[in-house]
Amino acid sequence: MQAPSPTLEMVAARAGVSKSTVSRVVNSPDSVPAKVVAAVNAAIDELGYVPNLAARSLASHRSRTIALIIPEDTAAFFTDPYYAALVPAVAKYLSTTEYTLTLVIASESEPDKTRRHLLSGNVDGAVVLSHHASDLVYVEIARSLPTVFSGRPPGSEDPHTHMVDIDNVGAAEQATRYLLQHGRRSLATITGPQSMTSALDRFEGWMRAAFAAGVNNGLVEYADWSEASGADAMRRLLARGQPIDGLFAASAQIATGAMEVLRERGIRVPADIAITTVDNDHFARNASPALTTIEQPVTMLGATIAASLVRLIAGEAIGRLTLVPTTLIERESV
Amino acid sequence: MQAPSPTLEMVAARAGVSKSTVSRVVNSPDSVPAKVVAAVNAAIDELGYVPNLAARSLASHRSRTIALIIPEDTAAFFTDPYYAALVPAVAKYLSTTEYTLTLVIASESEPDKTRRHLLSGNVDGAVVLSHHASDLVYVEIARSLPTVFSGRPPGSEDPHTHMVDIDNVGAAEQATRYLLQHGRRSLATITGPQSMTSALDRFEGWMRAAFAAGVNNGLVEYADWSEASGADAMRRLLARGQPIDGLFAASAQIATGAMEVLRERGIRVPADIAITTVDNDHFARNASPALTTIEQPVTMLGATIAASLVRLIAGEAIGRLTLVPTTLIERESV
DNA sequence: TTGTAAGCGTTATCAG
DNA sequence: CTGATAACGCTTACAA
Repeated sequence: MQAPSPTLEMVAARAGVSKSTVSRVVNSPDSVPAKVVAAVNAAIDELGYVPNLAARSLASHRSRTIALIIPEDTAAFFTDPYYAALVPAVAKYLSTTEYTLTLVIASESEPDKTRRHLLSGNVDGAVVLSHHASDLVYVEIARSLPTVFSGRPPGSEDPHTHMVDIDNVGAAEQATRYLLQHGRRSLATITGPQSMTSALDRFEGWMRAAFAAGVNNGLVEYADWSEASGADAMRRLLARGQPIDGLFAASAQIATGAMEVLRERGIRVPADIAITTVDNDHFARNASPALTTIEQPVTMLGATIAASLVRLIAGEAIGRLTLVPTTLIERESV
Repeated sequence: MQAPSPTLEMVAARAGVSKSTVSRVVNSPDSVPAKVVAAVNAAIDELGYVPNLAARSLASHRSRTIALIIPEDTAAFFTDPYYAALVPAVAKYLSTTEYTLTLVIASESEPDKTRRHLLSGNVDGAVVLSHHASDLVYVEIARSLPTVFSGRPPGSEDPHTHMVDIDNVGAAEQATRYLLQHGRRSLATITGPQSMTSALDRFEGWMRAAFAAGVNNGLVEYADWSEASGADAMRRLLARGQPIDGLFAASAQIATGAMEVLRERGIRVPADIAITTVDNDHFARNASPALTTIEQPVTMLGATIAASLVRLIAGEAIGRLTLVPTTLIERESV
């Protein structure tokens, strides 16, 4: 069966050098004369040598492994197009590095298990993707383990907290201004849960734009990013009886839910209510009318997260907050 | 910062026993008297000892790591609700075991890199999730590494190929019979790519039911599982000019695409054409009318895949093909 | 039932 | 620039 993997020692023998030399050409070829490098590499190829990760980790105290921490409710997590795109983006970037990605499910029930696993040298770094109250655990972990958060977790003031995010305030402001520019004055917004910074920031962006235009009227409702919750929020908004001719929804899923309600009530989009939102995903594209939205460059976000973490592990100083640019995509909902 | 992780040796000292004994209580508590187990565990807790994975792997020749192999086109992969649900299901099951899950992207460009990584003792087993021609590599790898495939890869006759799947033929047959039972006689089908066994099987199920009822008329088109391709296939079907009053679409995404075309043409569902499909996902639920479909128990599939692999690694004999039951969900599309 | 001691395959230190 | 040699932290015969 399994051809017993050749060891570094066998390569050394074959190339007529010592183990140390082979190790050197594998890890820092520059510190060895080109001739030797060539000879050793030849031996490596001939034997099909692959370094044993466990031995490497044990001796070097580096696991070459990065943990991707995802919330316990995995199914819901992957169902969100944003994360469904972000995870592979991180994975893809890492596949070009020496790091391996492991999926670790943050167990709410026994958080200490996760904590220990992460802090015991089994991983070199971590990526934390979703942020709820419980994520305070991770900002604490981040003090001892190189960690990059996607978005700004609550408690992100800690100097060890490194984050990659979009400018949520600016994005929301831009989306809201777009509504204003198209003549809408009675603006409402449905944002995400108040426990999440991105939701708060998008709300703030909406407020800023509204204030600047002098049209803020307190039409705010909260949802949990989902379609269903977006629909509920829209109903509550409508129930207030105030006029609305423009809506900024904090996610395309929310917008989609809201549009269902509008359709039921015979309210036309964009004729009666114009809508802008965030996320250029399946929901934004397939809504009818298709949604004018702020696109988050998910692939770039993922790559940036991964790249930042790799640098952090390498000991480089990286900014605490890296912002990735967004772009407005104009479609038919305004 | 990082409190230096206590070692097995420190635990031994604290508990007043030898390293071997500690190792024994960690790995096979049954082989040690209860009193000793208790004492050692106390020491472990007090010290917050966590075994060093690398050392363990190196000494035991077991990595306690399972690779989840996903196709290179990661974005498309996670976008498919089926895989988006399957991955977390596998992860979740494994989180209850001693195994850790690593994501490995099958690089089409340098397949040997993946191959080597897998075959060099860095992982104890692999889960292969998608099957295209290139997956022949994996049925070969499966000969030396415990591997479980979701679905039946081409080349699955190899005795080392272990698979977990639903009964695609039976499911399609049932879905098609449902159409017949509701009085439809002019049946068409849109199935998946001919390179995938599941698509072939679903087509066969449709054929069997149609033949049994004496109504087969050759109305078959192929799609690639996506909405867009489903729409195209529907157009081709319609272009044939033959009457159609029932359609079995091999996936809810295909069905959704097909329905868009029907809507454009003013063909009513189910009045003019009744539709059944497979997958109880977002697409099936949110189509209007909602789709009557065969549900694949994705969570169970994932758990079964993971459980099978764990047993395979343990050296247990498991059936080459494990079938997981499906259920018909009746909604408004028939 | 328990302890001793020899590895596991690397990296890293330190001479040469 | 290269080669011994000692870790790295654990498992596992083998002895006691």
